[in-house]
Amino acid sequence: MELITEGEPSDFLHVLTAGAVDLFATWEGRRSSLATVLPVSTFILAATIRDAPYLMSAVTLEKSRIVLIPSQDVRRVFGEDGDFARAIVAELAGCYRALVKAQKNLKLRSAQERLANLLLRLQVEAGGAAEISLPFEKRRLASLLGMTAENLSRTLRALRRHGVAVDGARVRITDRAALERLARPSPLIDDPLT
Amino acid sequence: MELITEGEPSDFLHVLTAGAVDLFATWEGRRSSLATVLPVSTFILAATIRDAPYLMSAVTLEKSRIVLIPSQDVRRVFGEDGDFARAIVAELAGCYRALVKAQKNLKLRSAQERLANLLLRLQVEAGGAAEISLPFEKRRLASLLGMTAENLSRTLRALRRHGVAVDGARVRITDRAALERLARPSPLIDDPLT
DNA sequence: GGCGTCGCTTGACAATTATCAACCAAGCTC
DNA sequence: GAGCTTGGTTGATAATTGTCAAGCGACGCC
Repeated sequence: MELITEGEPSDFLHVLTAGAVDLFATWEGRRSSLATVLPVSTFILAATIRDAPYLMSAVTLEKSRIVLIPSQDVRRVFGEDGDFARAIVAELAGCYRALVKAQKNLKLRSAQERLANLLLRLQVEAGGAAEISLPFEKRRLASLLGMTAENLSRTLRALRRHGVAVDGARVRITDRAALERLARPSPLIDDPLT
Repeated sequence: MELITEGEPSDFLHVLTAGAVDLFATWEGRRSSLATVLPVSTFILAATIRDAPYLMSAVTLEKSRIVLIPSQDVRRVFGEDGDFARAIVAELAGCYRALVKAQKNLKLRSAQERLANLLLRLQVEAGGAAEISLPFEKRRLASLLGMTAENLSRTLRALRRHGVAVDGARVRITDRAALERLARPSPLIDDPLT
């Protein structure tokens, strides 16, 4: 379900309380996913604050519950309530840092390295289980990683030489050390998916 | 001159009042410029707010004047002064939006398209003059655009077929319509350089 | 069951981009 | 002026990534 479309004025701050949302952007017929929003989290906070048009579009990925707060109210309460202001600015700074990491990931690493690092992170998130399952549709995953679905498919197979066994959406990390040798994860780039 | 290095704790908010600063990141021997800071502007604001390590390094590009404000003070005054808080959050939201645009630029466009759009923007910034000069070293420009210096050099020549004449750092846009046909600029992606 | 649709994979191929080495021109230093 | 250094360009080549088309298997629907 389409929630917002890039270019529209930002009338409401959105808060996701249940479900999942894909943030994406388009240009000249191309489309790229920029982030996945999971509860509880706001989105398009920056547009709300600056009273500027949305830069991204948003669709729900599943049945979701979303709270809409009029942007004017957000800006008004920001001036009245110091704790609210602090919460807003902390959230925004966190989003900013996540984006810087994404930018570094994209500009400094190859597609294979990005994928390898994602798998390592997924494993951490899964509590270290050897077998994990990809959290979303591969097409979307590819877009988030900045590659095509075909390239993801091939790259996933190529990681077999680096301690990864793939079967559909199920992935087994058979040799974490080998994968880390390829991925070279860094806390200054790799982010919790949140 | 090296101002900050990624990974270090963020003790000071930096404010550039004169000169120019390059923000870049490194990983495994690779290096990529993420932004150029021009006066008057803050940098590493998000790290200051979250009291988290720097994600980027910063070097001066020329003789510069930089004001350092202890991060604790920034966080304290944020709670005491509503106008200050509003200014901070507006600045941060602006940086965030600039970064989203950069991300879209990188993920949705080819190197040639990114370069073409940059030239168009430079011309606007130069008040529409037919002849403009590239604002920084080509090597850094290439890095900002997410490509190698060699690729920039070749792509610049390739733009001759699209209304661009190049002579070293001087660029003449001879056919803006043709260049726009290739570049397809969009206010939802292309940003003032600030 | 038969038949679409959909997501994913694979193959063949092309475009894009990077790498490496050589070279050039300008600006310095001695 | 000779020799360095530096930033930029060019050529040859390779690696990476994308495109297009076909095929496969699972699923839902009639």
